[in-house]
Amino acid sequence: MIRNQQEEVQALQDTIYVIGGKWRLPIINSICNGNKRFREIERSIPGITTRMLSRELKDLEMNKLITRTVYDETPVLVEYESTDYCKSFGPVILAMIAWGKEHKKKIIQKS
Amino acid sequence: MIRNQQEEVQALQDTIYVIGGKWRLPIINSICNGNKRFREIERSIPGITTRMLSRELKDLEMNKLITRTVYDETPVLVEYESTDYCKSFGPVILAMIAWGKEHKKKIIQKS
DNA sequence: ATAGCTGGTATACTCTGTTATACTGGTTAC
DNA sequence: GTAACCAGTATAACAGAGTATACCAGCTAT
Repeated sequence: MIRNQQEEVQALQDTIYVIGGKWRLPIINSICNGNKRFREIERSIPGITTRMLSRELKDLEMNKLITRTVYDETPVLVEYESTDYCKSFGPVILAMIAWGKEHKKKIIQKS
Repeated sequence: MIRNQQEEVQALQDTIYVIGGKWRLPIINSICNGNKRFREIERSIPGITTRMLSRELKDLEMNKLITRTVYDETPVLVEYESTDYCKSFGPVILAMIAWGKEHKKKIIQKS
């Protein structure tokens, strides 16, 4: 029981460490939803700046959560895609989207 | 489809706004697990400082996610408890714990 | 030609979450 | 009496996440 709890706090903190911050999950979600192009992802996430997107994409690529492919066509074409590992965040993202929707319902009810 | 996606990004960002940061979810988790006392909660979360715990507890109380009850015994006794609203984070927390455990498995396999 | 798209980078700055350390006042235990 | 527990607060400082704004080269459509 006690041992179990310690293990779970650890797991929780590990997860927060990986997907922490304001933008990681929205970016992962966007790419998992099929957005591949830089500007496409940018437009799909309200409020994000090119700088933050650029930085986070690099980070996610380094951590093997997404792949970046440059097609040497003209004009040059860059595509981001999620790896299988990245897709393992699916349940987390879905749970958070579900919570956010319920939350909004409650806010609306009150007003 | 497109409308749906916009709604979901919004919901996701709303959720991140509420439970964002390094400590909120671990604290909520700890209290939901039955930890009631300040030092008890503190000890249950590796790395947290009294200052951060104090601040986050105040914040969570203001947002009606937890209740703070002072029992005027001697010595004074303070108990934190989660509200029903707080418990609605259950699925999110469970999903994140599950991810963290899987993640650790993979790390161990590789080494 | 000029406005707009693509995929970004550069610079500078803010802000606040987070850490570190110390301290308080009361109670209990040895 | 002194050490340790409780429930925190005070002060200072830092690091880096995040913002704002401008800019670049290359291409396209009008």
